[in-house]
Amino acid sequence: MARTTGSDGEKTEAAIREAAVNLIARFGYEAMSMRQLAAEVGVQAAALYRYFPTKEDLLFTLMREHMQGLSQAWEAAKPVNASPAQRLSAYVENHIAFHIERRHATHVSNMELRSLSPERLTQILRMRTAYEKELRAILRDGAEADVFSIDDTGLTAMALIQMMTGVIVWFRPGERLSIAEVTATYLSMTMRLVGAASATAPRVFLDAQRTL
Amino acid sequence: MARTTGSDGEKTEAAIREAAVNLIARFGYEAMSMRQLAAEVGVQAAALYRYFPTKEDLLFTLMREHMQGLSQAWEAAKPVNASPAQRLSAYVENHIAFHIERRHATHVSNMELRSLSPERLTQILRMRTAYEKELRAILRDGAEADVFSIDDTGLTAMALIQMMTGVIVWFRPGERLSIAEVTATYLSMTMRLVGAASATAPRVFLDAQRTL
DNA sequence: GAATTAATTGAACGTTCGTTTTAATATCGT
DNA sequence: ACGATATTAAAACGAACGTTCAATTAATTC
Repeated sequence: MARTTGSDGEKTEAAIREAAVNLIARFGYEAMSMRQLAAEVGVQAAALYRYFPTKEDLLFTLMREHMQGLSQAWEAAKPVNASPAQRLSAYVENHIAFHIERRHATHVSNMELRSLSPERLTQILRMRTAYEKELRAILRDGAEADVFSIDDTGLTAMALIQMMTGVIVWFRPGERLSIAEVTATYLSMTMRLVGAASATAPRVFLDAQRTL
Repeated sequence: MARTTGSDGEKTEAAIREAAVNLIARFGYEAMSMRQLAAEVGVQAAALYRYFPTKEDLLFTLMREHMQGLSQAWEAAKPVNASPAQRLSAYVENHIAFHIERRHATHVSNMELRSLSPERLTQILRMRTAYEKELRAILRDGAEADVFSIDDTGLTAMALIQMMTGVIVWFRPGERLSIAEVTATYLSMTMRLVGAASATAPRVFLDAQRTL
């Protein structure tokens, strides 16, 4: 046999990407074989090489487009002429929404970095650093304006990102909490963590109420 | 050839464990071959099978003992008859110290869970859940005693653990910050995040000072 | 409807994998 | 000194790996 009826290059490539993200997220890049991926797509292994010259090219493509998507999502959500607290809120909301929506792709981008060649690893890390730099800038602005109280900007940024990205480890859609509830809780935790005035004030206010 | 001069089973096993942790942390479990591990130890691949019947047995042993070590460290550090804030401080300090000290083993235990058989995965996850339960209990006690203000105990526990464990991703000994500095910063971030009175009070105090 | 292009198959390549087997040598108890 | 045992080497196993190639058929173009 050869070409199958109804076969379409674009559809096949999209199917390969989707299946690859799911399989790599579930089993890991090294553990996923090209034959397993082909079976998931419903195609022979050799057909994969029409779209991706090597297995690593496939991984790199998935990662690069995921990082580009994250950057673009933030550029679209990023508020202009806003206070540090508003910008931080937007960053947290965008980050959590994006990562929950693309849990599997995030898993791949975070866990399989070591399977990239040095040059490609550098390229992905550069994109990640640029994205994290945005958060550090927000924290720095807030600290300089005295609306945040932060010990160490770089360390706080890393802690926040680890905390937020961590939702993909345990969050499952349709369980106890909705995305909105999770986001709201993480937002208030973030604001308290950076010592934002809008977060500590209500707490003091509530304490005062409670002691009355 | 066969047995080499100076060969000693206990030393060889210890060398295998150490080399395995380092190689798996660096390249991943699937990517590390038994021949590569044997070369690192300075032994033939077949010799490994005297100590670990399969590759997965080796992984499982490393993980199980890491989790046991974490539980034991906490049992030793756990304060008795202490306030929720003190207990939380002890938990954070122990967690960070343990994870920085055993970065590679933590990496293995966190990243290679999917390479375990279902039964063994369950076993490791059970140990992890038991450890995390300790944190949830502290948060609950603090919330009930009104010394913490927490929206969701389970969610806050997950956020804190992700945040704290995240240090192993970027922390390198001997760089900008010492372990003590990192721990102190994470401690203050934790206290603010849970709305501990001892953390918010100084901040309000500092604000008052600054506006004078 | 013939010629060309696009898409896929099926078989095969050499390599590496985890693991097993057999044999040889060092160490230890007696 | 010697037999028992622990420890390793060396070679080999079948299976699976990523990848290549020629053949074949569907879709498109002229």
